[in-house]
Amino acid sequence: MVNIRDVSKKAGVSVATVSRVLNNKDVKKETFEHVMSVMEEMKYKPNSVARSLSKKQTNTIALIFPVVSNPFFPKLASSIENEAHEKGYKVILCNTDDNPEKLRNFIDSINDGFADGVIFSSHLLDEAGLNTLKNSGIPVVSIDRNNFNNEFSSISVNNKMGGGLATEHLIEIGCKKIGHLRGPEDEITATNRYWGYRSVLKENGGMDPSLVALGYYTVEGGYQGMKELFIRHPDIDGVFAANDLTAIGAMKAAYEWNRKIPDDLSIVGFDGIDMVRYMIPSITTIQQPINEMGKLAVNELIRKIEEEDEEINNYELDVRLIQNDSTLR
Amino acid sequence: MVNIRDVSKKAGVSVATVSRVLNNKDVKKETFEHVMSVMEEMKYKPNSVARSLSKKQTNTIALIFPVVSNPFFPKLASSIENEAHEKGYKVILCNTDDNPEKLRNFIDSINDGFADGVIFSSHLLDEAGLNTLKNSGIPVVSIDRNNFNNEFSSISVNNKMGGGLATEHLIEIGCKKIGHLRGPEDEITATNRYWGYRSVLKENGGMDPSLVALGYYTVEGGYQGMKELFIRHPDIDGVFAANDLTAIGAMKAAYEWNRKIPDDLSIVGFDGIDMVRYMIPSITTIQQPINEMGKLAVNELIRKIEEEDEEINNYELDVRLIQNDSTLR
DNA sequence: ACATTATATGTAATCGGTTACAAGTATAAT
DNA sequence: ATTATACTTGTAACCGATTACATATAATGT
Repeated sequence: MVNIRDVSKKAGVSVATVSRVLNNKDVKKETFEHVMSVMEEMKYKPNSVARSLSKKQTNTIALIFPVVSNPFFPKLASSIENEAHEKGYKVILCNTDDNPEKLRNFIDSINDGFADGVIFSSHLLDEAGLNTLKNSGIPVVSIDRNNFNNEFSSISVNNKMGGGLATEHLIEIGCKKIGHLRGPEDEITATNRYWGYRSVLKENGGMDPSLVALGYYTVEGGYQGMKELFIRHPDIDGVFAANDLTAIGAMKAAYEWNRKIPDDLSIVGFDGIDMVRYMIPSITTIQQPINEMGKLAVNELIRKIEEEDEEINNYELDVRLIQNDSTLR
Repeated sequence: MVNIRDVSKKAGVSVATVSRVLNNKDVKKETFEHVMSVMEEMKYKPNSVARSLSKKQTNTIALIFPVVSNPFFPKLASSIENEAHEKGYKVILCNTDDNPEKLRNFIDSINDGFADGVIFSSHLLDEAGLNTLKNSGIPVVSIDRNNFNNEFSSISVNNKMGGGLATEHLIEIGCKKIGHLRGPEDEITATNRYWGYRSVLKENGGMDPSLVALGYYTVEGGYQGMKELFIRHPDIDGVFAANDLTAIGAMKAAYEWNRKIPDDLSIVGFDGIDMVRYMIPSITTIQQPINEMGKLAVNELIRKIEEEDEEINNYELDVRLIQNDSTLR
């Protein structure tokens, strides 16, 4: 592979000048063009590793994400990767599904200098992991997950509002007994969605803890949780599932129990993954602005990297209800 | 950040010795332990960029993938990332959905030295892109996509066999008129799946070109294609969809046309994405061994990188039929 | 014409590691 | 005791860029 010295020799200038051409610094126009043509001719590509070493910047973002279990995450990852590429950054992936040890490994190596910053979302990240990240000294943005101690910038959505929207919608279309399939108890997003549901039902005098079952943010969990709700409340006629996968599980349960959707049971999910449109009937959902979230995360991170800005910002984006057939009465 | 010289000073040895400790070369046991403890104490982490520069190895794989449109790809990406991590490699993502220019950009920068090898699957990669890859001189493995000229190692599945299995299954359960929703005409996987279908139907005397419609590997395509088939053949009672998304689209069409699945219309998909289990009824599919494919791709690539082995291997894995409710007669 | 300033380029140190080679020390062999 | 051999360690060049500083040249002012 041809390097900067080869170019400098052939062009009859110093390596510094070649470097200046590469970085658009002050060089005489003729020199610039001459060096450029030599680079062209020799098919020279500056080595990005060497560049990173001297600049102490890799233009790389590490993305710590649960990637497969829920299609929401690949979509978010994709929007992050797109925006990063747009801004000249590469993205290194660490998908953490169910593998805390792998995650620990990755986190431990994060301040090797290979990444300029981190975007993370894994709920697998425990206190120790968070501390390692914090102490690494590299900029971090958390996404889809609040951080109580305000240690990182964060991008999240108004989960409580979403839970409220979903529940209000179910009330509006005439549901009398509305259940909730909540996400994991240790996830703040799940808790907020639950609080949105809860506060709306309280206002309307219909809150009852037995109307809430765990759906664990999974299809299987939603299926099991919905069956529990059917047993506890045979007359349940609406359910707010904490995410779309859970809603799909609830649909499967409803089908087994011979409840017609939306007439016997209306369902609202959360996230806005493609799948909700493919189900029959299609599922009403609370849509998260995935693209905006990804862009915001990347730009906030890059701001921190390039401006060496320690300021912590917490963005909370709004969600909106997408009505589909599962609540069409 | 503490570097190797800081450690060498504090430990009272040369940087070479510290480096030897890092690389498990010959050092006296006591020295080894002493240096190790100093590194521990100073919380020293070797800088991976510097390391990459001198070793001329980044331990990084570039992954060129369509990542979001079809859940099959995130899953495959995930299995690749897992195996790579297992082997001490990082994965840089380039998702190409509908963005040929981005892809070109990425390809052009691939021999900057930031990646040791490439795994790619995008059908967006045109002749020019393939050439750039080929000329880059870095090891490449193609996945889920044959390469006629045998320029890269490849991992694929026996698509023709899959198409055959699907079609035979439909015949076995008693379908009399079996259609096919094929993938894009320029994709070799789609063509092979079609040939599997075609050869089985020919053997059974039931092949008729009008039984084939384009499904484009998408939900919408499957939906439109299925409607075409209903119009052309009102008595169609079985369909092999070239992938699971297409099968889902076909299901939606069947629902609109009031055909009961599986009794009026039996459906078989291809890929084995989670979604097929969530649909009601669940969809019979030809499952690809995603994990094996990912592992194989990574290991083949690493072999090429580390052994500087130019040998080209083409692996073709078997698929298997997973029977679900959409063909349960 | 000469001093001053701006512009363009080169020299060499640097980023943080690895490693070929040299040199020193300990152990075995004669 | 002396030489050969194995084992450890250090010195310094190197990977391929960037950049502070020095220097040379051109442009401007008086």
